This record gives sequence, C-alpha cells and structure tokens, in this order.
Amino acid sequence: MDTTKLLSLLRTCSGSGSKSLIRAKLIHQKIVIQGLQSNIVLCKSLINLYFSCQNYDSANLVFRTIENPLDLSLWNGLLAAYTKNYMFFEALDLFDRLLQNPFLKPDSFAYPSVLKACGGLGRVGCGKMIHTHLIKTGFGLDIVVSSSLVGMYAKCHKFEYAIKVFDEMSARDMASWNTVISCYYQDGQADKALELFKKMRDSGFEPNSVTLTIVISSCSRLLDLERGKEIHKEYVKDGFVFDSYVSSALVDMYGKCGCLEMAREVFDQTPVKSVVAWNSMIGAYSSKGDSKSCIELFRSMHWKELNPQ
DNA sequence: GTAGGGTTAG
Repeated sequence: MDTTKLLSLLRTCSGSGSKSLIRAKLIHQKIVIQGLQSNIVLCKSLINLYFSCQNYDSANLVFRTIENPLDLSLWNGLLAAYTKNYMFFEALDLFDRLLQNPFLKPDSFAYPSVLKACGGLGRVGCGKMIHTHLIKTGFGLDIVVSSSLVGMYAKCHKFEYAIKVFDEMSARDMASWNTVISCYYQDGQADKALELFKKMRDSGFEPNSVTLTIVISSCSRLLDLERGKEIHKEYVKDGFVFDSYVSSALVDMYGKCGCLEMAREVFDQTPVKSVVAWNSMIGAYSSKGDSKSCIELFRSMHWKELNPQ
C-alpha cells in the first residue's frame, strides 16, 4: 500500500467513536510496517485523526516517533490541536521543546496557539515575555498574532494592555474587532463594547455571528431592550436558521429584559437548541415566578435527550 | 488538498 492510498484512507476515516479509533490504529500499524513513520504528510493526518478520536497519547506517540521533525507545520498543527482541545499545558510544553530545537524557530503560525494557551492558563508573565519577543522579531505585525495578544491580555484580565495592543495595530480584521469588543464585555464594560461595535461598523465591517453574540449579550447586561431589538431586526434575518450562539444570546436578552413572548418566539424558532438556550429560557420563566413553565421545559429538555448541566 | 486568533447562561 502506497502513501497516496494510506492518505486517502486516513481522510475518509474522520469522526470520533470507537470504530474510527480502531481504523486509525490499523492504518497506523500499516504506516509503521511500511517504514513510513517519518512521512510528514501521513503523520499530520494521523495525528489529526487521533485527536478527533480523543486519543491524545497515540497522537503524541506519532509525533515522538518521527526521526527528524524539522517541518514547522507539523509542530504548529500539533500546537493548534492542543489549544483547540484546551490542553494548554501540553501546548506550552511543546512550545518549549520547539524553542530548544537548534534547527527550528517559531513562526507567525506558532504564536497564536501559544498565546491562547497563556491566556487559558492565565499566565500573563509568559504572555508578556512572548510579547517582548514579538516586538523584537517583527512577528507582532501579523494581524492574527497581534489579535491573539489582545485576546491573551483580556483573558488574563489585563484589559489596559489588551486595548493598548489593539490601538497600536496597523491593520484590523473582523476577528480583531470581535476580540476587542469581547474584551470590553469581559471587563464588565458592556456600554463600551457597544461603542466599539459602532466604531467597527464605521470602519466598514459588517458584524458576523460572533460579533452579534457579544453585542446582544451586552444589551442583555445593560437591560437595553430597544437596542437589542434593533440589532435583532437589522442583522438577524427573519426565518433565518439561527446560529446557536446568537439565538441563545437573544433568548437570554429578551428573558432578562422581561420580554417573555419574544424570548419564547426565538427559542421556538431555533432548530438546534443548545443547553445555554434551554437554560436561558428556563431562567426567564423562573425570573417571572412561572414555575409551571419551568418544570414543563425541564421535562421536554430531558425528552429531547439533552443533558442539563 | 498545509499550520494560526474572536462567541452565549449560571
């Protein structure tokens, strides 16, 4: 069996569950038998497959078995896989090993994952060191890297630093704006978040579902029903199949503002209801003292085989 | 056919 065949096998094998894990191990075995355990493309695909099966030890083993892992994208892919799965210690550990490798240097694709790990662990000291390094190397000019810096400082509750980095960015994209709007929201400054939302639109950006989630939540926190309604009308199209984050935020906003009818309307229109949507709707009835509806919803939540948290 | 950042409640 050649590399192309193995690669297409790996690609059809996506998904989780025990079945695909067994298949992953079989393909892994074939790769080793053919002596292809240092083939970068195959290893990257196999590592991703093991991650989708949540078998992190095997993914790690694949990486460690590669004789000369001198391909940066392999490291960056593993770093991203770790942070995507909230394995922040593992990500920082891998980054350390990358720094120790005499033949490799981290590039602009490595830093976003590492900064996310720093933020996730609240390691602001580590984040600051990386910040200094980014200024020296020039990688901080990269829009994704600098947005990650903003996010890292915000996660570490260093909001002044976060805003400073954002203000100094020479170019911004949608995600940078979302990061800074979310930063104000996290800092308890929902009014500032809405202010930045306006600035974002004035700069020529149309909000996406991430933006809408944060600004609707900001309206909720400010109990600003009128503003929330406006945003709902203007940006969330009628009969549109809602994004589950946006619809949960809307249910919460209407519920908090005491507008039960609208909360229920959005809730009923949401095809795939998240746990947050259920909790927000139940919370809305609860705040009105309507325990009958609370219990009714709680029962149908179980009926839908959704586990309450 | 390569690898990166941003989202909701309690």
